[in-house]
Amino acid sequence: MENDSTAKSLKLFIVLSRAYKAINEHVNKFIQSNGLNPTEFAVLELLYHKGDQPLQQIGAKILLASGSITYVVDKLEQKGLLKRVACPNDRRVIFAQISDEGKNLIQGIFPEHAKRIDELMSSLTDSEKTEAIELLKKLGLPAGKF
Amino acid sequence: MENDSTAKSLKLFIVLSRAYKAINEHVNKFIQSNGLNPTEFAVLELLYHKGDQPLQQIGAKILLASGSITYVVDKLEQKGLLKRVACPNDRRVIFAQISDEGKNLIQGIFPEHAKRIDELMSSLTDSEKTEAIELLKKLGLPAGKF
DNA sequence: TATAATAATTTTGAAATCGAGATAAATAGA
DNA sequence: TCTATTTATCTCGATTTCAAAATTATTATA
Repeated sequence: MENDSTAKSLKLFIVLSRAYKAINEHVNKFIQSNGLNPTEFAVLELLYHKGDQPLQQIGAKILLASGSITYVVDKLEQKGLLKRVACPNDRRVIFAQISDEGKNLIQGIFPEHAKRIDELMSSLTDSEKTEAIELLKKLGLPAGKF
Repeated sequence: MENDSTAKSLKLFIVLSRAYKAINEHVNKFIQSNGLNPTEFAVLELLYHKGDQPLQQIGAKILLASGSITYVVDKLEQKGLLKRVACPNDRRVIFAQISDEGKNLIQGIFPEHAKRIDELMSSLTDSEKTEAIELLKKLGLPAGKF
């Protein structure tokens, strides 16, 4: 039998999972209604907001295995939403670069995406959101335990 | 350009996603080191803690499509960790019932699982966990917006 | 400069998931 | 009672993901 601290941590794990899944379910449906899957959207959004990225970095940032990056970048390239650009300094490296078409797509989707997330978060007041952000930030960087 | 409220909600969405993924990454590794994938573990744990469940209910509770339930229950049945039991009242319904072997497995894994989650949550104090639970509870039940 | 170690990407095969349709059983309504 | 609708499970094909191995390029070191 676990002690109180453990029981509380388990409870937190459960509500964290539920909250994440509840929000994500809606977010993903919206993304898919725009012809992208969540991974494709994550890649495009990263390129749109953070500029060209080596494939490797994309994998690191959105937590995707190298083989999966190849797959999703292929898909997006086939759709004309990004292109591969060779790195001039290091011939092992390939950058992904969002295309004009990709930019237009993200520009078209993102405002509504953001608005929906805001509505999905509307059960919290502004200051509760601030609290939640601070608490979740601490949880986001555990690592190095196992 | 989004307003402040939207920006804060987006920020919350990002830290929520990061926290969830950071915790889950470790939890899933531990589960997999015990020969189960996360979905299999979720099904077994549900049966262990909540008793026999119609396949339908399993799908509803762990958010899995009907075809996927058939697949994962097949896997667990093949491993001898659960069995299918016909419902006497309604011949459409099949219950999944954890086996003794399945119970032993969960009993063997769960305490360490709980302990690791507790350690992964150790960046929060006890009262911060309580706060986080209250805030995340509210986020977990949005629904009915889209 | 060779050689070995490291790094980035792609290939391959298997596993997990979904959605749509098929099947079988139960329920509601005429 | 018959028929239509709903419900539960399964089947099937396609998509997405991973992990391990292969390929190619770079860097470190002897």
